Amino acid sequence: MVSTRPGERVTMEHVAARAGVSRALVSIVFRGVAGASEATRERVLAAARELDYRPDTRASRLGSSRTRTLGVAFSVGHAFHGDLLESLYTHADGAGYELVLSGVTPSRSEEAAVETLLAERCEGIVLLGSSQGAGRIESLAARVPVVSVLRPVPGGGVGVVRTDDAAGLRLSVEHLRGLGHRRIALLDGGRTAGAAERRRGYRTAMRRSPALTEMVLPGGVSELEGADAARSFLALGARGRPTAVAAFNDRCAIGFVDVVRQAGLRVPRDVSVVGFDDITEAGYPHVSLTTVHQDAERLGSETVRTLADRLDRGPAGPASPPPVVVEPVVVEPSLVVRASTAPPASRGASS
Amino acid sequence: MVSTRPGERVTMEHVAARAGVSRALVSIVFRGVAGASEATRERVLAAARELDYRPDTRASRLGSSRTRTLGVAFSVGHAFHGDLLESLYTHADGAGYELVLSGVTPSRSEEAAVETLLAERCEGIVLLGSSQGAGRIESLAARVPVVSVLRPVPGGGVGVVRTDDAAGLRLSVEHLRGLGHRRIALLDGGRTAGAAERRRGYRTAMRRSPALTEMVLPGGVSELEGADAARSFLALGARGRPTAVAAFNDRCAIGFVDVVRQAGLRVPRDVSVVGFDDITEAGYPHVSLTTVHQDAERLGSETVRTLADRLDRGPAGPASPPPVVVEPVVVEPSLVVRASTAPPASRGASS
DNA sequence: AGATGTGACTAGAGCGCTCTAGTAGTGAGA
DNA sequence: TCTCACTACTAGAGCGCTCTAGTCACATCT
Repeated sequence: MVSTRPGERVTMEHVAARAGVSRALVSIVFRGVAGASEATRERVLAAARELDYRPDTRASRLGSSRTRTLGVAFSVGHAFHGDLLESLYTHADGAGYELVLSGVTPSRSEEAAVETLLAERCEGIVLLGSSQGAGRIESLAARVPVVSVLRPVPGGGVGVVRTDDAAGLRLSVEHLRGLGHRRIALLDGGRTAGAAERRRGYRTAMRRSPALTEMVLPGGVSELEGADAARSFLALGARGRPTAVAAFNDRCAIGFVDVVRQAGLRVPRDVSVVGFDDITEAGYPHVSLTTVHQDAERLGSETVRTLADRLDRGPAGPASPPPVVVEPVVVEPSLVVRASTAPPASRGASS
Repeated sequence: MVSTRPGERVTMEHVAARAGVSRALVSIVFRGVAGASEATRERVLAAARELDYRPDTRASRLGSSRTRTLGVAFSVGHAFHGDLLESLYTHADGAGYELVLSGVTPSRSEEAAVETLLAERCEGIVLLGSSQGAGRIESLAARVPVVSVLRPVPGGGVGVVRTDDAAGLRLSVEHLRGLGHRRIALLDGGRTAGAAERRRGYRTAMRRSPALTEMVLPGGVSELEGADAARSFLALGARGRPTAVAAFNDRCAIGFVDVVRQAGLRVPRDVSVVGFDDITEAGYPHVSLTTVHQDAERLGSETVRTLADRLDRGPAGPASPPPVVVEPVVVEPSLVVRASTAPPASRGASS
């Protein structure tokens, strides 16, 4: 007889005893596989409910050959990573996987985060906006399937799911050109993931039309760098300034707009600004930033699909798997037009 | 003989064989406990390194009577939760615990998040800014030690670690009164965790001095609500407006400032604004928001201390533990004075 | 010499599940 | 009546660790 004194942990054994069946049957019921009659199934679930039993995930993962978990290394407090996680949770669930999160903070490196995911024996690993060197990511990918989200890794050994950054900036530039702008500056993102691609997209779009004048303002990832860039923009003087700015991301754009407005200029009358990402804030009425929308939902679903395809296919057994080359998945961005862009004011005209 | 063909998972057994010792000894070395000579310890670690072995956390937690894990339910993408997580990671590590994260998203409820933490058999649970009813939190706390961070839960059954919200708003009001303001409005937080306390602090501080005029602007948690509040503020007309605003939080304050500036008013000349939280953005030069600093570092350390004290004390055995009543831990906030506050302009004077 | 420690190490029984192989029991087909 | 297939269920051997209860060799004290 199995006792169930309060305070003692309740296991499958207890549920089995209470329902009058074997442990194995309880396992069958909780895994939701065939092999139990409807009546028994309900009797087991009732017993479990009465005992407030829930299966121990540590034990079930240990017992089974598959852990069916995907590890995610993400930056805590990063708004867009939050959007991605939401999507990852949904689609992992749909594909029958669980997510194990590992946070990256200023004092907890991405390497450390990945280390705990490996120790949990996650079957696949998702890196959100990784800042590790390509070499490190590749050697990780040699051990376990990896998808790098937002951050391209060349070579094909690493799964990549990202937005078409270059296309995004082309959208920005074309929108501004369509409004009549000629002097369009890039508010650059420096060395951040995706920044090089966006720079390339900007250049390509600008060179398509000989009437356009290129100009790059050093920027960065946050409002802070956007604000700094605004100060150099202002220092150019009214005649030297571009009439429009295509920013590396929304936060940077928002910082830029803030400072420019504080200096007495008006957006979009005096300068048009386009962001990138479409973070929640960009849609607030008082911000109303025209921006390039990154599809977090889609990025998440493609990430899970890539990993699940690979994991569910191969037996993943001792037979050395063929050197898999994964095609990068590129998600098309779209332009969301709001109130931060307008045709350029004719020089000298006011109001 | 234990083979180590590539592709096969490497276990303690393999490391033991390679180092020429027993499994138990490898376990001793990896747990860092006494019982192995220095020479053997190094031999084992070398063998592990060569095999790229890392202990399986699922198995070690299963094998040991303690899991030494703390579960954290947090909102993904929430900046201040990010700061708290950073601190929690650091202090949990220091106390010998590991963190298991479970994200709350619009489509993944806090209840679901907690459910997975229980299934992982976390020894203690941390809720960041919980939005569950007090009843649910209490019944959870009856099962496992719980600390609710930022969100007070009366009764003493649930551990609470929070900022002294009332004191924070008193700091705001006193700072503004000291600058000479008399008409000080509260930019309210509605039903959010902590909002009621802050409202109370505001009222207390205002009533201390008969010269002060109370005024409450309905607000909320984000820039959006701050912006809305700014519009009702502007609608009051120049003579009816308060000269200063104490906001429920920084994001709300930032939205307020944005709209007020776009309407042509100047901050702090026309209206002083104080925030709450001291999020990173508040410190950016172009924002430079005077605010009440919440000590994320301290909130995190107290949370871990509360839980670790309780877990490391009791044998947690079948002997029913005494009904523990936990004193709430209240962390004092501090005022950070920046450039969004100044003495009120004398009516009618323009600078 | 014998008793007594002590440090280094091992055997082996769990931990709470999963999952393969196998045992009833039932009804249908020959 | 005897297969045969099929459903409902169980026994029991893992999964990769932890941890108690040892064993063994060697030094220390009387």
